[in-house]
Amino acid sequence: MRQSKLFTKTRREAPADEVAKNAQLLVRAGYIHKEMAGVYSYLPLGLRVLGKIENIIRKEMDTIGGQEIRMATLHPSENWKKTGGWDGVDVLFKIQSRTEKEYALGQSEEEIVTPIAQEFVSSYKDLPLAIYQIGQKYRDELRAKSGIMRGREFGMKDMYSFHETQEDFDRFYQIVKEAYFKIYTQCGLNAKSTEASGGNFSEKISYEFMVLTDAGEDDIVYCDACEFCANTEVAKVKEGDACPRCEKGKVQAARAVEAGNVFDLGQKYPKAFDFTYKDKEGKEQMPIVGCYGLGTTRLMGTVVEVFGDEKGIVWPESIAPFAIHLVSLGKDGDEICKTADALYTDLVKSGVEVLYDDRDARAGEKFAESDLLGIPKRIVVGKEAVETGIFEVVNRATGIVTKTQRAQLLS
RNA sequence: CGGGCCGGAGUAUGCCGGUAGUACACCUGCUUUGGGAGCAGGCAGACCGAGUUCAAUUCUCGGCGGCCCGACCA
Repeated sequence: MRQSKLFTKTRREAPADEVAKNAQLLVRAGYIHKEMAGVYSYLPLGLRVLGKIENIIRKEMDTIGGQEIRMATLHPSENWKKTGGWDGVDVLFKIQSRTEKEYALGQSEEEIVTPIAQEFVSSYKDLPLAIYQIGQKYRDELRAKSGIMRGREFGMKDMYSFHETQEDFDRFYQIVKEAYFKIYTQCGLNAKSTEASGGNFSEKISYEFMVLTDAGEDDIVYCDACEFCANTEVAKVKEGDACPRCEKGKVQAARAVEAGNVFDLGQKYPKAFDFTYKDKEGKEQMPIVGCYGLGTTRLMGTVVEVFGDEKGIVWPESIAPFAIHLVSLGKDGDEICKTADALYTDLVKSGVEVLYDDRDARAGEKFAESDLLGIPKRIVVGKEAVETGIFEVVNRATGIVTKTQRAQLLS
């Protein structure tokens, strides 16, 4: 896309009402627009990143057999009253119509997905089943904070699985866990899975996926030798202790962002909706239900927090809004412009996602903006490129410049 | 929800009980063109309400909004 047509602009200064690095950089670069505390709109560049993240998640969920649907976010209050969530979930947004009919805004979708599964599942042959969606969530947080890390409206992938037995849920949980790690890895993040309390949501243990960063709001301990990792809420060891699992490693402490979670919901929801199926003996049984959350917008914020530097955002290639930032230093249709135009056309033909800075602006301004936007590779078209056919390619993360022949850029 | 700080051009800020200043952005013109250019001209602003005062953007109170700490967190 031509940057001259991109309606968003970058800002030189960080907004005064944002302290969080993710919000400062994303707002400055024009990826998001703040509507109010904890609520942001996603602009063209931001939406492209979010879409990339969603597609990575979608592919992994599809691979493990998840079936994507789109559930309503405006929920009938009756469903929430059936499960006790209407009065029991404090973050639930409740709204009222003109005729005083009550609704809830989806903060999680068990109340919706359970009746949907119930409509179609009547036999053990229909299980196991995993249903997911990617969409908006609404939570009445007492305090929204940290930019897009903790909002009142945010994007989330939520999957729900239905099983005949606890063993089958445990089996599937391991599969989801592997898929989650693949997702984080593709986004360039190192995640650990922990055991944490299930809050008031579930009596059973839950699992959290944590990405280590000082921007996080959770404290965790982990072993430097094995996979042991736990939230300090439930951990019985402290930093410096011997690892309780392998007894060889030492326990480390760190701040982390919760980048996903899993809850073993047992039969709470099937009980609330009287959801049964027939087993092999023809007996009525209730399925075991698991839910798996993964915040898409929070993941985007986490990446900005982890990789962003003093110049701006640094996207991993996998979720960058564009693969290449083509920066022309020409003006008014001169030779540099013609060279850049031709390269842009050929790159697009080759299927490369290019943001083409075709604006008539000074080099310094263009480079500063390019750094802020964080696109992984920048191709600079200046006099040298016109005269020699050799282009300067700058790696945003490392700053390393490589001189590249035109033909190689297209391969 | 408890505590703290804050609220002014599009953005970011300085000063101030009396004419609201600056930078950037934006518009016009000229110059400039490899790290957020220069000159000249122009457009554009005090969250809402009450109180104190001759006079309030400034002080006081309330509301609304924002951020931070804490609590909370499917």
